[in-house]
Amino acid sequence: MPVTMRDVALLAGVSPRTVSNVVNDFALVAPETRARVRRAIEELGYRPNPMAKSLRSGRSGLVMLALPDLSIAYFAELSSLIIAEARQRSYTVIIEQTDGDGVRELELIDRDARRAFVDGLIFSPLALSAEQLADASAALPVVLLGEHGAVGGHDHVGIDNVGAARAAVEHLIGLGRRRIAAIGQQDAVSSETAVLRSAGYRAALEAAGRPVVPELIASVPAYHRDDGAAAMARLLALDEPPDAVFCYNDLLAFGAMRALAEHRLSVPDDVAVIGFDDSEEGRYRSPSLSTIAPDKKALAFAAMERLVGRIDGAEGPPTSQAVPFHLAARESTLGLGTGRSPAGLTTG
Amino acid sequence: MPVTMRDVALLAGVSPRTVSNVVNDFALVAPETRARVRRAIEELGYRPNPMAKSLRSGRSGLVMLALPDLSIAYFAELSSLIIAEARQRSYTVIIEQTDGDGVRELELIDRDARRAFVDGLIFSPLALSAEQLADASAALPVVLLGEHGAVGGHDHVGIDNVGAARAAVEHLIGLGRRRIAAIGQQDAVSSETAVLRSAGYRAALEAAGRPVVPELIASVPAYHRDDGAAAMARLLALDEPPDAVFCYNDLLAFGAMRALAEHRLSVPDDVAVIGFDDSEEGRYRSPSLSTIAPDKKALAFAAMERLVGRIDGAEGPPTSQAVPFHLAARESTLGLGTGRSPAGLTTG
DNA sequence: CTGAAAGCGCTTACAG
DNA sequence: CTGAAAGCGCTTACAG
Repeated sequence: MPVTMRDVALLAGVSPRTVSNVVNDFALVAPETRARVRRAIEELGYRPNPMAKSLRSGRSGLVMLALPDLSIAYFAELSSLIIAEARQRSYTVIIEQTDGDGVRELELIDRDARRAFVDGLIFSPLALSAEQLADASAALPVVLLGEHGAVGGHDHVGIDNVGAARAAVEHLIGLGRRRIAAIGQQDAVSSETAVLRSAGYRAALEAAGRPVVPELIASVPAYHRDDGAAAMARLLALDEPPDAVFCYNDLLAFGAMRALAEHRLSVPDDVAVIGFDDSEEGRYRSPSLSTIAPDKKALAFAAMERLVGRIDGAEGPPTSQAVPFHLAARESTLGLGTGRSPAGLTTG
Repeated sequence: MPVTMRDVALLAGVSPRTVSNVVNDFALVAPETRARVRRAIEELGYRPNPMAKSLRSGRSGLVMLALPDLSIAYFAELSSLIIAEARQRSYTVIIEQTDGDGVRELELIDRDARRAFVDGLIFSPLALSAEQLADASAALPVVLLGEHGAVGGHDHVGIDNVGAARAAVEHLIGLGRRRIAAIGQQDAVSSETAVLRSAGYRAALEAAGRPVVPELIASVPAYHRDDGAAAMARLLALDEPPDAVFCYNDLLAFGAMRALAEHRLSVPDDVAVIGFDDSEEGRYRSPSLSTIAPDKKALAFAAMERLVGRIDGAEGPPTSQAVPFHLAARESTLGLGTGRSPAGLTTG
């Protein structure tokens, strides 16, 4: 039998009301009464039952974070920051993985989230279209992460994807690269990420008066390392292979770099590579990976800030907030021995 | 006002008892009654309140996973598998990060876990000693992950650390390496990982009749990439630098490889490198990283199996289960162009 | 096969 | 400053 508030009340000779007041640091409790209650709590080893508290208060202090796959470094790093941020605010985080499966994503947003008694949901959709997201009303506060805007009445936090992609490609153009490929287009699935980053890629080329060459845009079924490697291999088999490649995420870039190494090609001498996400892995490769670095900490902060605001009853129309990003230019575009190494060692 | 079971009962003209029976697929409910209740549920859009259910049943369906840091690939990959495994069993996972902070670890095990109304805890301690773990009785089922055995009455799942470390070093010896260094010793903090892997390192050398050279054992404050890079730099500054290095995890190895690259040294020609964990990152580097590969899926399965068993009331003394591991020999020890590439491309 | 009733362990207007 | 009482929304012996 667990010790209940009633037991404490009995021992301390007060009502449960007073025990509750002491436990929650409420109101004015007479110092002497407080001390007596404290002693009773201590003596009995009383622990409040959080479920009863949640049932009564209607708050669980839990938020759900739904994302494609935790084994992808970008999501792992983001989750780490969101959990830390949640902790600051006395929230606890449940993580669910969707594997980028649309059916699962729908289930999550309009069934599981309710079921798991969470107070709110931070959701990074992959397969769902804006329309589907708009239809899925979750009946609880939702903050969308990623490429969609504030659709379906949900708040949104992300970065300027088109602008970031454009910056990446302009970096390659600025380095004098002539045939700039892109890896990350998605044909089979609807992918907002692919659409926006391709738009940025095209915008950069067009602004520079360069042609957009369809054969240089490599499609991938997903955004994993092996997809990047396979796509790079295809690009290298072209009559005129590229001398630079913009990968829509870091994993694709790692795969591409691996494929280049297997072809005995040098990065960046033969092919410059730039990624997107700034996962820590890229900073410690040789060559280190140039990439678009979203401010993940700002992302985590903004998402929790918005979500907690809504949980606490904030009114107003859905907002879409863009956090900053910057271009991290490293060896995979600039060349070896560029500046200080990420390891903090001076380069030989 | 949320729709309650009572509302459904009223509309369907039955008692809450019957609604509960229908919702939970219980007992024998007359087909006709069932249909009527179903219709009422549909019409009102009724959703059971999980908190009330949990309060009543004493089960939340939540398990907590406490680990040092989700942004470390090994923990992210393991978490991903544990979440998937939990989902199979209709459990949901809360993740807490300890940052390897002993105080936080203690808090978690004997306070937060209770507070978060979880049914059980999977805990990967970093700073706590066996004694501290033994003292911290969590009052809820706990499965320990990692290097400690089944201490403090908790079940345990892990791999044979000494054997695995020994296998790694024997691999290097078998390749004819003469001066084999180790990176991962910990002087400042008590680290069971360091103790066990150092023991395996020594055992392998002694079994081969080799001396254990203290200056070749590099200590690190933590197990991150930069620690590995700094330690490698120190080893390279020795009068007689090593021709091989066993790193106690993959991150240290990545840092070491980065430092070697900055010193214009070749892996494995100048220095062979082997890690521990088999994170996916290592398979796509060039050279790819040789490493000890614990069977993470088996780890996730065994941990959940044990935990759910205890939650369901399994009796018996605490168990300590070792899951298999294998040595993944790749380019960082064998040399480039070894066998099939991890990217599935034939090496040129 | 189904109902009336108690109770899981809290919180919180309502009194005083 | 504190008590008596109702109630959060379920589940579950106890009856019938």
